[in-house]
Amino acid sequence: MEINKKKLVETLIKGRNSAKRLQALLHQKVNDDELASVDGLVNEISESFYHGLLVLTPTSTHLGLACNLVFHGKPPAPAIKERRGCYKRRKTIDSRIEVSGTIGDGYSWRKYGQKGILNSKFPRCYFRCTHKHVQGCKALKQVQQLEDDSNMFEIRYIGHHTCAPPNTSSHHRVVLDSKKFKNRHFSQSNPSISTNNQNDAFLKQEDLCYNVSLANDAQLTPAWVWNEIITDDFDESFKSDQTLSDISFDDVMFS
DNA sequence: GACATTTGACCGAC
DNA sequence: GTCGGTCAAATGTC
Repeated sequence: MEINKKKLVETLIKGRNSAKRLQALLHQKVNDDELASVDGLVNEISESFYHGLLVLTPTSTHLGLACNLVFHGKPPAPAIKERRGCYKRRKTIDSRIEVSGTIGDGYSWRKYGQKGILNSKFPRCYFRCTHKHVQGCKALKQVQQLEDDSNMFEIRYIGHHTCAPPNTSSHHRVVLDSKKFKNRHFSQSNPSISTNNQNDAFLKQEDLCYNVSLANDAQLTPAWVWNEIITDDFDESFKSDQTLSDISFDDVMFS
C-alpha cells in the first residue's frame, strides 16, 4: 500500500508540473505551432492523473457494475451553430464510452432527443448538461441499452463539463434526481424500456450504488478522488494552486 | 409558471 | 436515399 501511495504521489506531482507548464504556455499568445505542444501537455496530464487514479481504483469496475472506459483522443470539432437548420453535426469530437449498469453519474442531464437505431432493439437517448445555457456547458451524453438483456447501458460522453463539477454529495443528488425521475417515462415509443419497472430498475441500482458506497467507503471513485485532491489537504501546495483548483475532474481526465 | 420530457421534423454525413 | 444527431413545439410534471 505504501508503494502504491508513493507511486500515486509521484504521478500526481508529475501531473501538477505538467499542468503548470501548460498554464505557462496558455499565458502566452497561443499560435498554431504551440497548439501541438498544448495538446501534448494535456495528454501528459491526463495520463498522469489516470495512472494515479488507477493506483487507487485498480479496476474501473465499481462494486460489480461493469464500467469500462475507452478514450478517444480525437481533435475537438469546430464550434457548432446552435440555430436550427444551420448547425454542424459533430463528426469527430472528444468522446469516451462507458458501459455501466447505472445511468447516473452525479451530473445533471436534460434529455433532448431519442432515436431508434438501425438493427438495435433499444432506442438511443440524447442528453445535454442541464447547465448548457446558464454556464455554457457543452457536455453531451448518449445512452443506449445493450442488447444482451443484461440491463447494462452503453453511455457515450461527448465533450467535457465546463460547469461546476458535482461535489462529494453527488451520490445524494443522483438519488434525489432519480426519485424525481421516477414519475416520468423513460420512453413512450419503446415499451421495452418505458415501463415503470425499468425505471425502478434504474432507481434500485442507483440506490444500491449509493447505499453500498456509504457502507464500504466506496467513495473511492475517480470523481471523488479528484474532488479530494482539489479540496482536501491531500497536497497543500497543490490545493493552493488556484488555477488548478478551477479545473474540474473531467477537464483533466477526459481532455 | 417554470422546467423537463416527448416526438416529429430537419439537417449533415455517408 | 438512408441514418444518426439536433432542434423546437407540444405536452407533462411539480
